Amino acid sequence: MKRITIYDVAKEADVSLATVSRVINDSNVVREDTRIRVQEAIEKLGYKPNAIAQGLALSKTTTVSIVMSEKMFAYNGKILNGLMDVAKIYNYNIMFHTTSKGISKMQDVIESIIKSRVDGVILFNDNFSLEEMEVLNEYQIPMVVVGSKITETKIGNVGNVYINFEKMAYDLVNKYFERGIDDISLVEDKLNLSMMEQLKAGIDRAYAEKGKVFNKYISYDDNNYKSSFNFLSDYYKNNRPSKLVITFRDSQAIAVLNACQEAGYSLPEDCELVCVLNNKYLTMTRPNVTSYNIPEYDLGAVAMRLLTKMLVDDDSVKDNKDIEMSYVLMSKGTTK
Amino acid sequence: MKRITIYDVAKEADVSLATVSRVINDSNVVREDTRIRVQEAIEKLGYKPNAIAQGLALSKTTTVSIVMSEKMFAYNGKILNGLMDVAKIYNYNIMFHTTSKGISKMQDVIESIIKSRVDGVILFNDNFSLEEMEVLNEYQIPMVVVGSKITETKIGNVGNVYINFEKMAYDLVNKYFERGIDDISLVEDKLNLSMMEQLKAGIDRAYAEKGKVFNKYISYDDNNYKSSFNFLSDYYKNNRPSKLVITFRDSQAIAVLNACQEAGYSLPEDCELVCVLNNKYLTMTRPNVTSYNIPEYDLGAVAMRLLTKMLVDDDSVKDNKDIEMSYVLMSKGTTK
DNA sequence: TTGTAGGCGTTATCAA
DNA sequence: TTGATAACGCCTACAA
Repeated sequence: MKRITIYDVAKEADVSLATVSRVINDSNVVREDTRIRVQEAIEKLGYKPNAIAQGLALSKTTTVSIVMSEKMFAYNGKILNGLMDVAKIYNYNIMFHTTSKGISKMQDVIESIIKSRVDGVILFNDNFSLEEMEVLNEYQIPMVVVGSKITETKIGNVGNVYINFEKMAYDLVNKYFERGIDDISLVEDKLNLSMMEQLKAGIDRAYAEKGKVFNKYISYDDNNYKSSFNFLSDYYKNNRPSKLVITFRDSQAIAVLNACQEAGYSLPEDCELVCVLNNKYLTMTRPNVTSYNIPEYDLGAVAMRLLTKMLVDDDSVKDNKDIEMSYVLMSKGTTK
Repeated sequence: MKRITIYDVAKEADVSLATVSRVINDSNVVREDTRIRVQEAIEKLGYKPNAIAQGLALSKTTTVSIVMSEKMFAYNGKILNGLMDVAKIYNYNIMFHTTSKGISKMQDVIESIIKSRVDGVILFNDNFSLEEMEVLNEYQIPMVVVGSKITETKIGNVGNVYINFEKMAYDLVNKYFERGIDDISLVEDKLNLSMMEQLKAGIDRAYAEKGKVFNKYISYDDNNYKSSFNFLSDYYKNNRPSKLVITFRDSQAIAVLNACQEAGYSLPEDCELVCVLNNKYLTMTRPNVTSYNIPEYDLGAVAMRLLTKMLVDDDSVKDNKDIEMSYVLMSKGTTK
C-alpha cells in the first residue's frame, strides 16, 4: 500500500497541492467549497501530513527533547506529567532521552539531539555539565533547566525553573534554632548532589550567622534503601540521632525512621525527621513523615510553558527566564 | 549563524556533496585521503547531519514511539529503562507519548504517531483499544505490546512481550489449596484492569477445577493509597481478613498490611499477603511484603529488541512475536 | 482564490 | 573513486 501524499489528495480533489497545503494549515484564503472538497479527499484517502517533510520545509520540528537520568525516573514522574501535558497543549512532540552510567552518556545524547533538529530542550538538574550546555548553545538550541538553581552562566538562551533549596534549608534550620535546637544532621543523597550542595549551603549560612559551624553531614556509600538502612542502623546503635534529621528522598527518610525506631528511639520525641521530597510513600509509614509539598507537576508545566515561549521568541520572557517556585512544609507525624 | 549543511562541508573539502554523504554513511568506496579531508571539514565546521532530511530521503526515521499512561509512569520505570537502553544500543530515537484522562487521549496520540512517521511503536497494556491498534496497522506501523497478554487478534505486525498473570494466579491459588487454604481474596486495581481480569481468570479456573466458586473480589472506588486504606480499614473492622490476600500494586499491599494490623490482626499469622508487582517499598515495611520478582527491565529490553527485529523484517521473528517472560515468587515476611 | 516553481538537506542512481 | 541529478513530501513566494 503506497503511502498517501499531498499529491494524491490534490489529484483526488482536483486541485493543486498548494491548495491542499493551505487547508491542512488552516489558511483562510481558500474558498469554502474547495476546502470541503479537499477535506473529503483527505478523509477518503486517510491522508496524514508527513511531519518529517513539514519539518524539512519549515526548518522546525515542533519537537522538544527531554533528557533525564534513568535513575531519576521514579522521582520525576510528576514533573514529567507537567512537561507532557503542557507540551501536548502546545502541540509539541517529545523526544525522550535518558542517560545512564553504562549505555548512554550525556555526550551521545547531545549529539542525537542536535541531529534531530529539535526546537528546544528540557534538562533535569544533576545530569549534565556546563560544557554540554555550551554545545547546545552553539547550535542555538534553546533550553530550560528544571529542578534546582543553576549556577550563574553567560550562556544565552537558557531558562531555569527551580526550587530554592538553599533558602529552604536555611529557613528550616532557623526555625529549629528558634526552638533552641541546633543538633541537626543532613543525610546525603548521592543521586542529587547539586541539590545536596544547595541544602548544605543554606544550613551552613544559618549556622554561620549564629557563629556556629555545621558538621553533621551524614555521607555513606551507595544509596538505595538497603544500604541506607544498613548504614543508619549501625550508626544509630553507636550515635544517638540528632534532634532533627533532614533527608532528601523518601527511601532515606524511611531508612532513618526504621533505623531510629529499631535502635529504640521514637519519633518525633527523640528525633524529628524532615524529608525534602514528598511522595505518597511517606504517608504509608507510621508515623507519617513530615516533608515539603513541592509543586512538582507545576515545575514541569511551567518549564515547558517557558520553553514554548522562548521558542516563539516571546519578548515577554526575554529577561524573565528564571522562575523560582514556592513550596510548603507539611507537618506530619515526625515533627512536633 | 547559518546552519551548516552538507553543501558547506563539500565546498570546504572541495568535493561534491555526494562524497560527503558517502563518508557520513561509512561507504567504503571513498578514497582514504579524501575521506580524511572530508572528516576534517566536518570537524572544522561542526557539521551534524540533519536527521530530518535523512528521514525524508530514506523514508525512515530511526525513531520509535513509546506510549504509556501518565498514571503508570511511576510503576513502569524499570521497563522504560529496558526499552531505552536497547533503543540506544540500536541507535533508535524515542518519541514519548503519554495518555491522560483530560489532556491527551489515545486517539490524538495515534494521530501524532502517524504524522511523525516513526518506524515502530511500543504500547503498554491497559492503555489502548483494539481499534487503535487497527489504525496503526492500517498505516503499516509495526508495534509491540508490553505487559500482559493481548487477546487474540488478526492484526498483522504485532508483537507481545508479557507476563502470564492468569497462570501466575492459578498456580498461587493451587499452592494454597494444597495447604488446605481456600479463603482467598483479590483486591482490585483500577489502574490495571486487564491484568486484574487475567488474575481473576486464573483464580476462577483453579476454583472451578475444585468444584468451588471464587467470590472474594474486593473492589472499591478510587485507587490511591488513602482510599485503599480507608476502605480496607473499615472493611477489616467488620470482616476478618482472608487467609490469603492478593494485591496488584505496592500501595494496595501496604494498605492491606496497615489496615489489617490496625484491626488487630497480624501477618502472616492471621492473614498472608502477596503483592504481584514488586518494588523497593515492599522491603521498607514490617514485615516485608511477599511479592513476585518480575523481570521488568527485561520486559522492556526484550520488547524493544523484538521491535527492532521486526523493523528490519527479520524472518527469525516472523512467527515468534509472542514472548512470555518468567517470574519468581519471593517469599518475604507476609507469607509463611 | 488558485496554481507554478523553487527550496528545505539528504540519499541513491547513473554516468563519467 | 567521484560528481550530477532526481527523488523524498511539504511550504511558500510569486504569478496568474
